[in-house]
Amino acid sequence: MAKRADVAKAAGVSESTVSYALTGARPISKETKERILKAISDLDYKPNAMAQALRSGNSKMIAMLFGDQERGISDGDIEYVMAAANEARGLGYHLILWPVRRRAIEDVVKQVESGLLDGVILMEVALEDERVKLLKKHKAPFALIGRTNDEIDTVFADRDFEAATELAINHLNNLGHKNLVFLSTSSANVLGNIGATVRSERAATDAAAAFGASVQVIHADNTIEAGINAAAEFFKKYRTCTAIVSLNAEALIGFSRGLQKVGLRVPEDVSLVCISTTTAGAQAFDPPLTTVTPPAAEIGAAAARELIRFLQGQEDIEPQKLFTGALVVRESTAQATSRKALR
Amino acid sequence: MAKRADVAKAAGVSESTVSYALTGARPISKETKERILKAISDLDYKPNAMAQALRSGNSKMIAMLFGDQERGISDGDIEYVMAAANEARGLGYHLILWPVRRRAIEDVVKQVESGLLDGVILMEVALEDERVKLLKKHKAPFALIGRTNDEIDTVFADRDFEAATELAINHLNNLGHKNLVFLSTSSANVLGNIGATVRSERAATDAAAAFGASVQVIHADNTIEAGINAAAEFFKKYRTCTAIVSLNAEALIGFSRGLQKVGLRVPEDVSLVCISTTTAGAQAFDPPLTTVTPPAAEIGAAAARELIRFLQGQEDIEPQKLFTGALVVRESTAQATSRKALR
DNA sequence: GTGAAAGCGCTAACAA
DNA sequence: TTGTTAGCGCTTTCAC
Repeated sequence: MAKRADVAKAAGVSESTVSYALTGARPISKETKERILKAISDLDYKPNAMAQALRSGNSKMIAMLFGDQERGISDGDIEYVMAAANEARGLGYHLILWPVRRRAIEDVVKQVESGLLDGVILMEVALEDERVKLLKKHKAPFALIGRTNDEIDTVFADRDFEAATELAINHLNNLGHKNLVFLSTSSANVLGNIGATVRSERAATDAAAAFGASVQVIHADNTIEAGINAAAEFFKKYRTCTAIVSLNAEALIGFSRGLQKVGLRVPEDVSLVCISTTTAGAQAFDPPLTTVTPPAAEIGAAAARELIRFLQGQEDIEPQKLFTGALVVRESTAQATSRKALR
Repeated sequence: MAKRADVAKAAGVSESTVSYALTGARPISKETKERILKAISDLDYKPNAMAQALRSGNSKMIAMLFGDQERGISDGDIEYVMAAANEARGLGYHLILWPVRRRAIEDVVKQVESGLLDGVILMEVALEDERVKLLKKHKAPFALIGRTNDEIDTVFADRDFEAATELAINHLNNLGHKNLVFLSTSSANVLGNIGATVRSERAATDAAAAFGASVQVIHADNTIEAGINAAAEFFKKYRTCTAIVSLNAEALIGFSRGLQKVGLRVPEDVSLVCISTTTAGAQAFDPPLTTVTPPAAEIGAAAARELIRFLQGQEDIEPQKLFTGALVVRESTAQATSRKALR
């Protein structure tokens, strides 16, 4: 590989002049610049990324952290990741995928200190998250997808759960549903309280109250099995409810199957809205699912962008961004009717 | 950050001795070593990754390439990626996610030449793939997930489509199905012929012939819409067929919906097997789908592992590996019956 | 068993 | 407008 010195010699200038011609950090005469550019293309010169990184102290690498054990990676995650990777590339950075158990966050701090990583993006953030505390303590730059309870001084991109939940409940309210069930994640979660669960649950209660409706909460793990059981619980305890808002997609698949078992039809007897599934998942649902789909790509991109801006010391960063996502009405919601009358 | 020189001073040895103590590349007396290790831990010393990369010429980074336009990223992809990332981490390497259009493969070659990347992993490989040719030409180390027609000298991990398809067809044969339809990807694909399509289609024909069964091929894009149309085509042209083997998951969802429209039930009237869907997708299907699920994690891990071994110049690499995946019988397949008799 | 020193390729402070 | 040079932190050859 040709290097700076080769280019300099070929162009008849000094090494530093080549550098300056490349960065534009100081004025270079037109002719000199042209000679340099010609030499570069003649020699097919490519700057050495590692030398630049060593010299500048910036690797231009950021890592996206994934718990590889506690919870499986879900379908929707790829959207966050790809969007972040894309955004990073566009800004001249590289996104490394880092599978790391929660306990092993020290490894990552170490890589930041060793100069391999300029910063990290964290997902699945708990309201009280040890990892965030450790990163702060070690002054490792980071951005969150999600947020902790303590939002001060933190760069994050998250969902506006209040707004998303309200969109769903407003839609149901317009269809005349007054007795709702919110299908939430099991709170006895290994991860501690993930913001999504806590915030959306609270938002559901608030939004319903605002519309003069009632909400019952059912907790279930995000599995088909748990969803089926949740439907049984629903049938036993909350028969008068006519609509479900679900935080989770897998559980809702089970729930729908459970409803079928007890002879309830969607949407004739029960309306279903999901606030966290991919568009593909919604379309594959039977019947196609009314959703407020998380704008995963926007969130992933924002996290990467704001982290990188922060790393570059830019002034105009918007460190804390919330995204709602749009209501898409498909076939799982319908006008509320009296179930008794129908059967 | 403490550096080598600081450690050396604290331990009262030379810088090189610290290096050798760390690598074990030459004998160090026990006492010296202990002093060095103590100094390292006292100073909380972390070797600088970029300096090591510059000096050694290896960045320990590999990139996984993703087309960001032509085809959406599908649910299953995350499994390949995570497995590769995990494997790479375990071997001391880092996996960068690289969204890149097919035409922009030069960018990647450039990054290899600039020392940023030690090698790359390619997905969605076409039988005649320009990218592979370019990488070979520039001597950029790579591994494929999938394979080209020309398998010589290439490191790849791929599916054994012949074996997978045979598992599916054998299962149907055991259930008495003799007239089959193979639901394949549309051959008029922008990407050129992806190996999966060509190989599995051919394998289906061969396997059926071996069992004395017949196979009709229907081509459809991997979308719900296309699947619905495919079901209409099926109903019109291939009514006597009693079982479907599908290459794609999304299309099969549509197909199943299309069957419902014309009054055909799964599995009573038609049996369904899919050879490429995730376990989650299979379980979410209604009825739960009999599958030969691709061992995505094994394939992703193998690609990363063999690439890294190749980079390390190891002798015992297994450059070409095929994985079948296991047949999992769920509820979408049943004994063949005469449909006429049932209706 | 240990040390000195050159140099990987680049950048930026200093000098002209 | 351009050149000289020190040095980022590490590895490894050569020397003792």
